[in-house]
Amino acid sequence: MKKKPSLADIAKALGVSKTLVSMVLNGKGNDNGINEETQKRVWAKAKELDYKPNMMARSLRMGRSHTIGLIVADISNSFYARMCRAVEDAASKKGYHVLFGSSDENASKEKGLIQMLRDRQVDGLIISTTLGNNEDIKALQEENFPLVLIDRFVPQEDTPFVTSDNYGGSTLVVDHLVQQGAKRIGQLTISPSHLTSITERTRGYKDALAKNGIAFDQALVREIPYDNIREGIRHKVPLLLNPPHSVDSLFVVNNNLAVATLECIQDLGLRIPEDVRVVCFDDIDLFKFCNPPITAIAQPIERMGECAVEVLLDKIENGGDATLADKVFLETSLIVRRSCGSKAAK
Amino acid sequence: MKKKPSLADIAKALGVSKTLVSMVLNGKGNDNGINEETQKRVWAKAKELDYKPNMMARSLRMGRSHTIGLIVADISNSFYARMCRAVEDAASKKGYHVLFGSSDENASKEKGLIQMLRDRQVDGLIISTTLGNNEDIKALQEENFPLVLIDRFVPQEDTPFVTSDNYGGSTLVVDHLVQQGAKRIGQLTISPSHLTSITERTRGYKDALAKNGIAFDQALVREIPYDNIREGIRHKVPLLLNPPHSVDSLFVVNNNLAVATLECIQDLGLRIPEDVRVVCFDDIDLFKFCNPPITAIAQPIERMGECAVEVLLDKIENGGDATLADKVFLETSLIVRRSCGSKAAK
DNA sequence: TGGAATTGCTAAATCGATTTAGTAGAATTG
DNA sequence: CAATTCTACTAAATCGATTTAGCAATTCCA
Repeated sequence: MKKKPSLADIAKALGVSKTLVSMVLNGKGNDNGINEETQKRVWAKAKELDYKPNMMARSLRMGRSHTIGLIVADISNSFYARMCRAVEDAASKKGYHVLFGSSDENASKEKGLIQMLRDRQVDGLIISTTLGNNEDIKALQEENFPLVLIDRFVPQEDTPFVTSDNYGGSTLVVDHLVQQGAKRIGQLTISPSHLTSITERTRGYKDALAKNGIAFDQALVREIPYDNIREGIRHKVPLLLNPPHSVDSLFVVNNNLAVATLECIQDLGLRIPEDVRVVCFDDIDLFKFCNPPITAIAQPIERMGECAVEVLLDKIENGGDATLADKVFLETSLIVRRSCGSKAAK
Repeated sequence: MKKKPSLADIAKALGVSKTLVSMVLNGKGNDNGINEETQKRVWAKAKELDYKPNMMARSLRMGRSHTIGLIVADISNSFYARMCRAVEDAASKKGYHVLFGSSDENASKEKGLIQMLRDRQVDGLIISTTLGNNEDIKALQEENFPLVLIDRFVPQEDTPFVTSDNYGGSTLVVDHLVQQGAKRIGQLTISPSHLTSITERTRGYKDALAKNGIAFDQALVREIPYDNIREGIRHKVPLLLNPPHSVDSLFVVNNNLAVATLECIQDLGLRIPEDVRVVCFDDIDLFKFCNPPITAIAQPIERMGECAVEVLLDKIENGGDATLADKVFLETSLIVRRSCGSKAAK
């Protein structure tokens, strides 16, 4: 593995200084009154040697890495995978790279990732945090380190964020279920449940129930642990479906939960929507081929990633003078299919 | 955003040299005969100032970044998303970070990513390449730059790779279809089709047909362009289903294609498996809830990511003395469900 | 013709670490 | 007691870029 050419190599080959070479290659040749002829020679030699600047050196000197860090809660979840892609697309359009990590909903892994990404001098961070009102987020905040939360925010802190309108989406769900004749609507939520993506969905559920004249019953809300979804569902779904609760509808707050719920309902030999209606917060391609197709809330993931990058870069590049709104809620939409009994659905 | 403490700050505060501080913090204090007492003072001060080494500086000096680059063909595809997670998991266990990018099956984007990741001094690359017998791969190879291809390899070059046994998986598919009574088996492949992940699936299909005494018919193989799957499927699936070809089974070579195919079959008002059997190469959670559940080949993605990391780190850390096998085929398995008509399936 | 301005370029400092080569002073040895 | 060895530590070079300060030679102007 031979050594890559450096500025010094070009300079030596041409008998000029590193300064000159650096200026020319950074397009500052004219500003600094470098002879056209010399500039051409520099470019030619750079091409000849296939010179590529060493980003480590550059970042070290400039104190900027043109890299942002992205910490998602679970990269193997299609929701976050799409988010990664959206963030990467948006960032690369602006000339930034993305260092990513997956916290797997684990607070200490997330802390570790924050630390590691900062060690690598990322210019800013986008995090779908699993931490609550955490000191680590607060610390970044106080240090004025560029940070944008995505998907979930920390209500206690004044931290920039970009998220779906989880509250609004949930009211759409409940309204639709009620329209389809639902009377007893259960909710399956996931822990860690202090996350706003979840609390807002629960809040929307409660408020919409009230609006529709249905009394909220805490017993109809069940929380499934993130790291043991299958078992949790297998245990708790029957509790909701059987007397005394006998729910006629299930509002499932995320896609992994939904997959397990479908499996469970199938195993119980029940039919959707005849025996129980099902809606999921999060749309997946395959929902439309399920038996029956599953009604879901679609989140504007691509827009979310894009928007988070915009807000973050605004902070990175303009510091205190950042102008973009940095608390963003994006609209969701209800995709009506047959799992709630709608006749109109395809 | 206040400046972070450097080695020099600790040294100055303690009235010792940077050298000493560096040695102590790298655990080489004893080797270099640094006084226990002094070592304690250094550690204490480092903690007090919350010192974190600057990785840029360290990498610049050491010529190693402890970061690997991962280029996947499409991060929004769950197959590659899981691969990302697997690679990140394995890498972080070994103390490496992952810089990732998505080439979106676009050769020039892939070249760009290779360039950019190298600019960032990654220690090695894992690529699910979209390039064929490409000069860029060859160049890396010749330079002896640590590189492992994943999912797809370049047969013309002697490049390390880790992939599923695509050939073997395809024979499982065809054998199963024939067992279920298939006589005319169509194949839906995807372009770019020169990739080994695809060519091997086609080769397996052909050989297995022959083994089962069925004549291969090129007209039953249709290639769908990656960037326009929906249209491609909508146009070509009817051609296979209608006379004169009238296939009774479809072997779909990847998950995105499968989703579109299901959609198309649904729109045509046909039933699976009565009107046409369907198998997909790649398993997705939701296949088991489809109507009917879809038979698929499951690939050992996690093992694949893990293995690629092992092989790559072996090369990075041991250079020419790397000992691990660096051409790896991993076994796949057929998950039998009802889309091929099996009675035994759940 | 002498001072100022312009043109074209360079030396050296800097970022923050690691690493090589070496030194002062105490302890040990012959 | 002089020579040697240890102990505990340091100065300076280095990685590869950017940036500041400034210099030499030419041209311009009065």
